[in-house]
Amino acid sequence: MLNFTLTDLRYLLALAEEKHFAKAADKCFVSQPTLSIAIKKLEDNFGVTIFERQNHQILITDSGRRIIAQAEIVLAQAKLLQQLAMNSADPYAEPLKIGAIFTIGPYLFPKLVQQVTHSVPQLKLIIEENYTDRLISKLLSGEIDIAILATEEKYSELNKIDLFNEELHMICSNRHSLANQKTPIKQEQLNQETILLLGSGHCLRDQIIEACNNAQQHNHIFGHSITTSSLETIKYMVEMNLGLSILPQMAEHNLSSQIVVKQFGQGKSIRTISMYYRKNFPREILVEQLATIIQQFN
Amino acid sequence: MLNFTLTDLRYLLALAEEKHFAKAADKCFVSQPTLSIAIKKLEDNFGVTIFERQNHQILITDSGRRIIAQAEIVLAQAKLLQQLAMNSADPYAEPLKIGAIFTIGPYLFPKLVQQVTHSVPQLKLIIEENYTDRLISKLLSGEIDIAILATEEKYSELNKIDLFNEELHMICSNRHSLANQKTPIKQEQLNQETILLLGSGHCLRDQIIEACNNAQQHNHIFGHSITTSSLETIKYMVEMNLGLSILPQMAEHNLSSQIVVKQFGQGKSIRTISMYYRKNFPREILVEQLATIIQQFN
DNA sequence: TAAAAATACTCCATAGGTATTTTAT
DNA sequence: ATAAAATACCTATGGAGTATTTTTA
Repeated sequence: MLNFTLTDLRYLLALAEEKHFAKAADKCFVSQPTLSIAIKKLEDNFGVTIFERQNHQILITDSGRRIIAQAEIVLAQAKLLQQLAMNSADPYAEPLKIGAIFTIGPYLFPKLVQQVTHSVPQLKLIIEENYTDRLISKLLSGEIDIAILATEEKYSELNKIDLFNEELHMICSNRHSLANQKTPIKQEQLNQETILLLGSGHCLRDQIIEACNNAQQHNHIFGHSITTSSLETIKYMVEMNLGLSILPQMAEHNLSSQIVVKQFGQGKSIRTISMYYRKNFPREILVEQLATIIQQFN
Repeated sequence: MLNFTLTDLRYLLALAEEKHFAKAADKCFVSQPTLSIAIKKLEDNFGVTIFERQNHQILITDSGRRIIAQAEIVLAQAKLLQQLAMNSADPYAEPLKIGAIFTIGPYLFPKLVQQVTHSVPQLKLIIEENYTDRLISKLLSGEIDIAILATEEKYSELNKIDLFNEELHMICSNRHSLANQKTPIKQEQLNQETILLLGSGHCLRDQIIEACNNAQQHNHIFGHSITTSSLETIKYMVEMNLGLSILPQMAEHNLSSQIVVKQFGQGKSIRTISMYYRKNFPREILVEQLATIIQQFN
C-alpha cells in the first residue's frame, strides 16, 4: 500500500527547490508546520532521511536526490492525467462513433459528415455501415455510440429518436413493360416479375417483402427474385432491365435517366429511420444535436 | 492544483478491471459506497463520465479509457517511488563518500577499502584525496560525507572522531651525513640542510614547519627547502640524496632500503588523524563503524 | 425478487491552522 | 536577538464505515 500522497510529493519538491521550510510552505500556500509535518511523515514512512537539517541550511541526501527525481516523475504524470481528463470534459473531445445500416449509410453519411464538418467542426465522426443486428450489439457493447436504423423494434436499454420517414418506390428500366403505367403499381402486378433484392440480414429486404406481402400470408409473392449485395448493384441491374426493384427514397439520388421511379402499393409504403443510443450515454447532447442536423436534411 | 489522490486512482483501476463496484471495492478492501463515492468524486472533478452505468453492466467511455491508461502510469511510477524509497531505508544502500588529505589517503584508503570490502561488503565507498580546506567545504556542502584530516581546528557544524596519532620521522639517504647519528636529530641540526617539503595547502607542510620551528620565532629554520608535489616524489628524491625530509609514520611503508628513518625532535613529533562528518548526518552509524575499523589498523 | 449502484448518515483520522518552544547563529 | 524548524494543540474536511433506498433485469 502506498504510504504517501501526491500532496506530500508537492511539498517534497517545493522543499527540494527552496531548501527552506518556510519558503517552500509559502510556495505551496500552506503554513510552515504543515509542510514540516508532511516531510517528517514522508521520511518516517520511507524510513529515509531525505533532507539533512544542517544548521540554517538544508542538504539533500543521496537517497533523497533519487527519491526527489522519482517524485518529479510521479507528479508530472499526475499533471498529465489531470490535463487529459480536463480536456476530455469537452463532449466534443472524443470522436463520436456512428453506425448506419447499409441502405442508409451511403446516402446519409456524406451529407452528415459535410454538415458536421461545417457546423460542429470540433467533432470528429467515425462511421460504419453494417446490419441492424450487428449495429445493435455493437451499440450495447460500446463499440459504437449511435446506430441509425429502420426498425420498429423496441430496445429497453436504448433510447430512440425518430429522424424521418422515407417512402419506398418501385424502380424499373424505361424499357420495362411497367414503365409507362400511369397509376401506382399494385402488389399483385409483381407476381410475374423478376425482383432484385438485397441479401438476408438487410432490413430493407424484409421491409420490402412485408410491404409487398401486405395482407397476404405467403412469403413468396414474387414470380422470381434475385439476391444482390448492394443497392448500387441493383441500380445497375435495373438499368440493364434485368428486373425491377424497390428503393428507399434516399437511394434515388443520381439515378440513371434510363430508370423510372413509380409509386408503389395502394397507400404509401414508408419506413421510419431512427437514431438509437444507450440510455445514460454521457454525450446525449451530441446525439440530439446530430438528430436535429439530420432532421433538417429533408 | 490536482483534484484527485492516488487512492482515487487505485479505485479507478480496480473498477476498470472488475467492471463491478462491489467486486472492485472488495479488491481494494473498502466498502462499495466508499468506492462509488470516490469514483463519482473523480468524475465530477474531471467533469468526465468515465464509467457508463449500463443496466447491470459497466462500460468504459472513450475518454475513460485514456484516463485509465494514464492513471496506470501514475500509479506505476508511484509504486516505483515507494520501492526506491524503501530500499534506500538501508543505510548501506547509498555509497558513502570519503575524502582524505593527500598525505593520508594513499596509505589509508587501500587498507580501508580492503577491510570494508571484507567486513561490510554491502557498503560502497567513493574516495577522494584533497586539501584540508577543500575537504571541509565539500563536507559542508554535502559533496562528501566524511573527511579524514589532521587538524586541530574546531568546526561547530561538524562532529569529530579521533582515529589515531602518528609520529613524524626524519628520513634521509643512507649516504647522508646524518644517517649514522645514534641520538635523535635535533631541530637545530636542520639549519644547514636541504629539506624537501610539500607545496602550500598541504597541512603536513605546516605541521612540519611547526614541529621544526618549535619555540623559535622565525619561519625559515631550514638552510634550504625544495617544494615538491607528493610524498612519493619526496621519497625518490631522498633516495637520490637530494635532501632530507619529514614523513608521517604511515608513509614509511615500503621505503627503499637506501633510506634511513631517524627519530626527530626532543619529544615525539606527532599529529592526530581524525574523522569529520556533519552533525545530523543521518548515517552516523556508518561513520562510527568506519572509525572503529580504522582504529583497529595500528 | 434479486442484484447492483446510489444515497443518507455517522464517525474518526488526519491535513491544516495558530501559537509556542527549541535550537543554533 | 534573530531566524529557522519542530512541537503542541485545536479544528474541520473528507474518507470510510453501516444501513437503506433506488433502479432495473
